[in-house]
Amino acid sequence: MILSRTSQYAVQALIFIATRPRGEPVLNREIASYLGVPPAYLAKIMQSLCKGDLLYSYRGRLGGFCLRGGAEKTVLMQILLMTEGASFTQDCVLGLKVCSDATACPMHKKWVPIKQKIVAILNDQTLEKLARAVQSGKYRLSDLPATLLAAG
Amino acid sequence: MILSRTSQYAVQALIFIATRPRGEPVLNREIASYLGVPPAYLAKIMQSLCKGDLLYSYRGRLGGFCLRGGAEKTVLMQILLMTEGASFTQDCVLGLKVCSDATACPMHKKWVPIKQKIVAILNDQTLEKLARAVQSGKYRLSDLPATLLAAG
DNA sequence: CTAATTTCGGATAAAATCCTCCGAAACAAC
DNA sequence: GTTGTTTCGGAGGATTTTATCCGAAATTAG
Repeated sequence: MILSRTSQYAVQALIFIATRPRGEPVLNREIASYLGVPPAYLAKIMQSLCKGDLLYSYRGRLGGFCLRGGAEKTVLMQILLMTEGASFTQDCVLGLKVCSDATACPMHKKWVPIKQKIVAILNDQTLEKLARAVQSGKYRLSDLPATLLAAG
Repeated sequence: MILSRTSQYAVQALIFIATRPRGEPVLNREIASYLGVPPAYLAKIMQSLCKGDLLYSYRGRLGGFCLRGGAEKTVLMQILLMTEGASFTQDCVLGLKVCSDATACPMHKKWVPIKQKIVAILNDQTLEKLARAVQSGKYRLSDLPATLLAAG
């Protein structure tokens, strides 16, 4: 629920890159294989993240993708606004085109605090933070068992 | 976000029926026109709600749809489990196939309380409650301006 | 320069979701 | 019975999302 596959891949990939030494380009192929996601599709998403100024890309040998300067401070919300569209977290739960405090659906009042919590958390989680959590070994980015990851 | 169109239509339709006098069948056509949703598509959704034992259906003249006995006490969660699937509210935010306290994605810990809030609210909102909110005039189910609704 | 590697960009395919159409069955009124 | 209305069920179309493919451009190494 909540996030499209595209968004999930984007966030996963960015966190993964953030776990790697800064300035060393990471191959799309490597990211895709680590995360267990379709490489050709991920490549498209990486492209859009470049256009969104979150990544640098380099072609040819020694090519790959790097976090843009300061991008470790990027917060999940920024990424999702890019991948989900600007109205993310602004849409009515029941699908009404207009649903504000003034003219609301019957769920509005109950839903607003939840939305706020979600936005708050998405604005609090930086790539840096999330990458550290993964590096600590307490949290995972991938579904693959460790044995396959080592081989991959 | 969060809810598919199908779910939104289903919830809207059920709330609408709950605002009408109990036992008087409501026409699919009437619901669709009130909500401003595609009638043929809504008809399919109504069918599945019948199979899900939330509605009775009657064919022919004087036909239409009625809430099944006790269905006013139906809570949003029940409806959404039907329309979104059983794993609704159980999926990992980042899309991992397995993400539990034991083996979690880096968002897991932050996300769990939100999930719980969502589940709590969805389990608290009955059709009866929501229908009353609409009947009070303080909340709306439809996007159409009142003038069109009167004419419709 | 040539060869190898990698992203870029556009076209296309596959799958899921959203939506429509139509004949048949059920039912009410006459 | 006949007619008109409504849901039912199956088939199919349209759109969006997800995913693949391929040639071209950029870059590095020899």
